[in-house]
Formats: sequence, structure tokens, C-alpha cells
Amino acid sequence: MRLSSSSSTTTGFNAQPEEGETKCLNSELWHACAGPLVALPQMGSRVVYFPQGHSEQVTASTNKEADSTIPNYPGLQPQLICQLHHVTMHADIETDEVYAQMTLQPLNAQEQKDLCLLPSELGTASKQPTNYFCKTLTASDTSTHGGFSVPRRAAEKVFPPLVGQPKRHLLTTGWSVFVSAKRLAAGDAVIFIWNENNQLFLGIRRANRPQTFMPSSVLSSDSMHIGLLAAAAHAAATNSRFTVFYNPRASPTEFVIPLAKYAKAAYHTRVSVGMRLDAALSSLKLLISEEEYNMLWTWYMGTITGISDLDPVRWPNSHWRSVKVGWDESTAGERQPRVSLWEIEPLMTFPMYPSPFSLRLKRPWPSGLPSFPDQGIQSLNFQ
Amino acid sequence: MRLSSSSSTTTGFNAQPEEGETKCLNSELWHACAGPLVALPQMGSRVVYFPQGHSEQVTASTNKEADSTIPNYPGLQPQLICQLHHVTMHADIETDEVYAQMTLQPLNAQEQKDLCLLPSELGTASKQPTNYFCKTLTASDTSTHGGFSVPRRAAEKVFPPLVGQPKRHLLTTGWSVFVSAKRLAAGDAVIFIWNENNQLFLGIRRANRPQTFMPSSVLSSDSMHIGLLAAAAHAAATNSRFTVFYNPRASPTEFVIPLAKYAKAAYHTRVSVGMRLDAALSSLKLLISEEEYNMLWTWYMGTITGISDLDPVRWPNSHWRSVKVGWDESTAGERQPRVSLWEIEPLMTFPMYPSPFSLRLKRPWPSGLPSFPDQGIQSLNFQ
DNA sequence: GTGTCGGCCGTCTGCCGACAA
DNA sequence: TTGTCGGCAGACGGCCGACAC
Repeated sequence: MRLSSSSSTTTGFNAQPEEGETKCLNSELWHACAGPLVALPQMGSRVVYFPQGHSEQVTASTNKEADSTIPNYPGLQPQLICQLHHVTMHADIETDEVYAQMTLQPLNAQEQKDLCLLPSELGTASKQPTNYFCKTLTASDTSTHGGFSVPRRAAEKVFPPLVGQPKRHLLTTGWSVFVSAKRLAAGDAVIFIWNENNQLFLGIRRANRPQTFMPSSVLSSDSMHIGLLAAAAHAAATNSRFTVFYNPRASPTEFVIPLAKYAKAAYHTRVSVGMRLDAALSSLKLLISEEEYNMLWTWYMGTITGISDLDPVRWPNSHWRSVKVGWDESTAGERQPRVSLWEIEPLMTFPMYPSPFSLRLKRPWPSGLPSFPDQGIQSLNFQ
Repeated sequence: MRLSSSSSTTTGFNAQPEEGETKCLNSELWHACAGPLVALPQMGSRVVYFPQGHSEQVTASTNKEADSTIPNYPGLQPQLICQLHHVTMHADIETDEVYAQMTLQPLNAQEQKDLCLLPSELGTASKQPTNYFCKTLTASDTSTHGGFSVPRRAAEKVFPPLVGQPKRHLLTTGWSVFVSAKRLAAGDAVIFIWNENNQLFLGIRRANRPQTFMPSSVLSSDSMHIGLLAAAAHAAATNSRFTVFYNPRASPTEFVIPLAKYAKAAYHTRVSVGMRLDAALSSLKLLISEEEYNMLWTWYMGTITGISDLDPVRWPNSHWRSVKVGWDESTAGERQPRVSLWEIEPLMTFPMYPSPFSLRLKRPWPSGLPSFPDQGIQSLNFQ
């Protein structure tokens, strides 16, 4: 039996176009598309917001560095402790890439004095749904000549069992419409996932990044960088709320960190120059079971070569990427020479003796980047 | 003879993809696509920049109003006299819509005192090229079933004369590729124009606006509005340069006005409440010969009902849309109830007696909006 | 003069089976 | 198991002529 429609039925993918606004996604769908490595702080918790990191995301999104003439904001701290009022999950209406919108409110002086950490504020691990699969598209999958070949493991996990003469899992009718509508190409990945209402949805993680760049014909990149800083400074000065977007695909690093995670790293992690990087990203521990992600990650090792401000003029005393690292391997060029404290975590291994599990550090996605389509499959036909 | 390719030749439209950056357009091409109503201030001249108007463009582009919590910028004047250092003309890489990038530098106090107007600063009329034509696409033009029917007047004006048995001007081979590549639909308009290098280019003015909305997943609209103000305020405080984008399709009104035009209106135009609007847009005088644009314009009449600040709290003493107008006709709902002084110009007609030419005011484009493709036709085949 | 459609032919899409990695 | 391709039938693209408004 094949996963294909009979000639008498029209079926496949139902477009659910949104009008001018992006859809607010179910958490499971969002996390399935974002991948197991992306965690969001919990709504209502306290977080630390880094304008520098936010600026880096804008740079990555617009592909334009901020000008050096951007004014200093003396009143703006390099890290703002905020109450996280809202976290909503969205998918870009154009690119289908997942992103999150957060409403932050800087704490006032009294609230900052009364800080006491709650265990829940360490950040919850993103609950990855189980009834889904992800496949990187092959040339045949996106060719007009054929359909979509469903890996057998995935098909047995997600689709009803085949009956009759089970030969192969193939999606035929309807697939090419989806491919052309979403402009998918070989190398892009698709995610099949059932939501709680028994609807099958499709997510996308695009391979090629450049498409993401925002058309810069609205606001100059300088104004955007200034606006980000001014909005944060204004909110901090008046203890009012402000809104940021977090795009896990565009941003090299998260810039809204759970308070407890930050505090733990800032006050309990001891690093010094010359120290071997025998630490592991805590979030990576979740990763081992995710076979499909293994290839996206590598174990890196290095030595701390310095601890200093990334931008001593505009952002003195910032913890953002304050740890300089000399990487061991030859591919160091493509890795950040600086990391933040909370990206590493001490492990009790033998110092000076590198362990194969010593440092596992996120590096830029080599090929597959996440995305989400506003399309759902209402039904699949079996014959 | 038809404008179609012989079967032995491959021709049509050559894509000229740009990498990550929009192309800087030839002035004639840009103005042909923007239309005769769009004028740009001259490079090197002095202009008046209106943050309010800029904010309106951002609102129109993002479809998001600025939040009321946006801070006041007490040091920022509602109108900034600036030196216009650069004007570059571009076409959006995604939508092909024309826009302009301007580099402005606020004058310092001394320069503002020494103001003397140059005649050249009144703003030059946009020089419309003549060897071009514009046609709104019909259903047949965009259908996959047929080609593009060239109006005869246009064909004789732009294309070489037909020989043999001239039956009809039809573009066939290559046309549908262009239509699908640019996602054109009936109602969109295309512009055929020869540049000075004897290359045929195609411009686009899209009919449907909504596509233009920027994906808002990079920066919150509040931050954008704040950024615009902060950038202008910073530039004004330090007499440094800043950059703005002017999108004639998105913006309801120009927000960078030639200094002389502004000064003339501000100091020589006398308006009072109850006055009949017997004034005409000066730029509209160019329009009469442009038959194709006639349908886009209407003659409106009304009465000045008030002269006051549009936003007395944040922008006191601003000339931006300070004239309130009560329109005569029933379609008043779709028209701005406020105009700026330099949008009208006194005419010596009989006061109180409406004249058919009394008020010609720009109103929002009803259907066709301009755009430009990064594609040029290198050659057309004739048989 | 120009928008639209019927007709006709060539190309491409898309479903299936087969085969190899 | 699954990526790719040959084969084939049907759909669609696309060029021309005709006709109506």
C-alpha cells in the first residue's frame, strides 16, 4: 500500500492563509519546528535581557552591522533583569520560520533587591512531542518527477499501519503543490506532527539562510539598532513593558536568559585564563536521544584565553560573551571566539586531560534551519 | 507580424539577481516606475524632514500603529532642516517596489540662521522619460493560456515598426516566465522602458498592497518608531548624518520636503478657518498630459474647518497636517481629513464660487502601485 | 484596436514499477 | 530500506486564429 490518493479523491494539503498577522502556534508544534535545542523562558518568570545579544540578532536578520556612531546609552545596563509577562510562539508569514514574541518589564530597584530565585525559573526543558518526525528533503523529494518518500521508521511512528501488500511509504498527490507553495528545495527539512486535535501539521526548517534577510526598505539598520536600545532604555527608566522578538534561527545566541540560569553561571561558575574548557552545555544533555540532530552538533574543546568585555566602550562590565576561547581544532574559524558564562557548565572530569565529552558547544547550523508553514494536512488518503 | 520569438531562438527576459542588496537604479527607470507624481529632493539641497511623516510611513509599512507609550522626545523638533547629502534610488529585492534612500544631516544653529534659499532648492520636477509605456495587465495578459497584448500606441512608441503583414502586437515566448517569476496578476501594471544603453527594462507597479507588509519578526513596531525618533534626535543633537527610506507606495505623504517649497508654503500661504479650498497641488500640473494617470486623480473640494496640531501633546507647533479639511463629497471617508500647507497652493479664482479646477489633491492610490523588477529584456525577437 | 476563447500540439507533471546503493 | 530513474498517460502550457465588443 502506498500513501497516495485514489484518483477519485482530491486531498492533500489545506492552506490556512493568515491575514496580515502571524499565527500563534501551539507549543508542541513550535518546539517541534524549533528543534530540541531551543528553549524558551517560562511565562511569568524572571529573565535577564541582553541588549547586546538583541543587537546581534538584528545584525544577523538584516545582515547589516550597527554603525559605530550609534549613541551610547549610559543609563542602560548591559543586562536587565525583567519580568517576562508574555511569551507567544509564532511562525513568520513569509518564511514560515518559527520565532517567539516576548513582553518584558524591567524590575524596579526594590524588586531587584528582593530577588529570591524560584526553582521553576531555571527554565524548563522544551517538551519535545513524540508523535512527529523530521526528514531532510532529497532531490527526488522535491523533484517534479516524483513524490515524497517517507522513511519507514517515521511512517510507522506517525502514520496508521499499512494494510494489504505493504511495499512502500510514498506521498504523491498533493505533495508537489506543497513543495511549490512553500518553495522547498532539496536540503530543506520537513516535520510531520499530529497536534492534540488529531490534525496533521507540516513544519519546515529551511536549509538556506539568505532568504531570511529582511527587505531593508522600511527602516535603516542604524535606526533599528538605536530603536532596540532606546526601547529598552525607556522601559528600564520607566519600569514599563517592552516587546522583543526572538528568532532562534537568526540569532547566534539566546539573549533572554532565565534569571536562575544566569545567576548560577555568574555567581557559581569559576573560570580563569588558561583553564581547559571541560564543560558541557546543559541543554545538550537532552540531545543524545535525538539521533537526527547528532550531525548538527560537534564536540569542541579549547582553552580560555581571556575574560574581558566584548565592547568595553559601550558595554563595560557585561557578561555577554565575556569568555574568550581558543579552540583546539582547525575549524575554529567558523566558531565564535567568545562565549557567555551560562553557555558552559563545569564538569568533574580529569583536568588537563581532554575527554571526548568535554565540551559540547552549539555552533551555527550547518544546513537545516527551522521553519513553519501555515498549512495543515487534514487528511491523508490510503489505498 | 507578431512580437514573438521564432522557435529556433531562446529569448525573453534575463534575470539579473542581486546578492543580498538592492540595486541602485538609473533615475529615469526609477521615475518611470514611481510615476510622474513622485518627486525627490535634489542631492545637495536643503530639505525639511518630518519625523511625524516618517512615523506614518513606518505605520503604513508594518501595518502597526505606534504605541502610545512611546516616549516624548522633547529635544526633537517636529521639523528638522537638513542638508540632503545623498539620494539613491532602489527597488526592493522582494517586491520590486521602488524606494529611495536619503542621507540627511541636520543643520546646526549657525547654518539655520544663515539660511538663504536657492532657486534650485524648490525641487525639480521629476523628469519623466518619454520612450516608455505602462499598461495595466488584463486577465488574458496574466493567464497561462496566452501572451501579452501590447497596445498599439505603446508598441509604435517603444518598439521597432512592424513589417510584412502587421496584424497584431503580441509578446509570447518568455512572457509567462516573467509573469510567474514576478508573481504578477491581473490589475498589476508593467512599464516598458529603454534606458540610455538601448536596453529594454521592465518595471512593475503592483495592484495589491498587502504583500508589502514587512514580516514583523525582527523588531517590534514600537522599537521601530522609537528608533526612528531616537535616530533623528541623536543626529539633531550631534549634527551628524542619519539615513531614512522613502517608499512612495507605502507612505501616504512625502515626509522630506524641499526647503524652499516648505518655506514658501509656511510663510506665504495664508489659510483661515472657513476658507474654501480653492487651491491646487502644484505638482499636479504636470499631470494633465499623462492620460494614463488621469483616472487615478480626482478633483476634490472642501472647506478648511480648522488649523491645529495633529498631535498637540507630542508634536506641538508642527506644520505636519495642520490644516483640517471638511470635504464636500460623500467619499470623504477615504480621504485624509488633514493636509499640510505645502500640499495646497493658492489660485486666483473666484472665492466662494467653486471652480472645476479648484482643488486637485492627491489621494491614496486606488489600484495600481509602483514596483520594479531586477530584470531586463536584452532582446526581443520579431518575426 | 484589443480582450477573450477554441483548437491544437508539444512539453511537463505525476504515478507506478524497477533497480541499485 | 530508500534514492533515483524509465516509462507512460493525462494535464497543462503556449502559439495561432477567430470573433466580439
